[in-house]
Amino acid sequence: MQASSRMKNAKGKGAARGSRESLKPVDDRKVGKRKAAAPIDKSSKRMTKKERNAKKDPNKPKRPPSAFFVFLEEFRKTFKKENPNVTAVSAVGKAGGEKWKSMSAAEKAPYEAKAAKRKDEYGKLMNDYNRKQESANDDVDDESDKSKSEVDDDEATGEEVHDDEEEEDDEADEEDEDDD
DNA sequence: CAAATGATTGTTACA
DNA sequence: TGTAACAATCATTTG
Repeated sequence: MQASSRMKNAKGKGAARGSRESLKPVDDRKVGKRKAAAPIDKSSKRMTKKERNAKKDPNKPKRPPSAFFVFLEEFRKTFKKENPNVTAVSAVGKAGGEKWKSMSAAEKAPYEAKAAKRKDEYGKLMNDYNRKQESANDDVDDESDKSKSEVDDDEATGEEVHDDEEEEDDEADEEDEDDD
């Protein structure tokens, strides 16, 4: 029964997603195995994480967590706290997903707000990351006018200290329609 | 010993 | 437009 955990999940899940697949055909791709299901070409960088490992990009910013992930982070603690016996990532994932759908838009609002913020920072990181890539190009053939492309190193370079954003409970500008 | 997997949904980037 | 892949987490698993 060594393969009990993995194998059963792989199969069982396939059918579980059925509900969503109705809404969107995309869901048909079974999240369980989203790895190189149909590698168009090796040229495509989008491979599995390990494959990506070959190309270590320490500067490459990771994708910002979606609202669901933000909620999950908190949910994980709670879930584990009430279920100290359960520590499987899949357990929290399922439970979190279920609850997530159970939540109202208003409740997801704060999470989405945070996710939006993450996205904003992600954009900045990308700006910085792009610049690095340019620098990484040491064997440049012609960088003469290219240097002009460099933006003024104001604050976008890195340390941008804008701690004035104090949105915590202030995001309650959402129209409160009585949920049930 | 170390890397990978599994599961959730959302988001992102490319063809 | 659509699809494929990845984002965190961490016990369990495989090599």
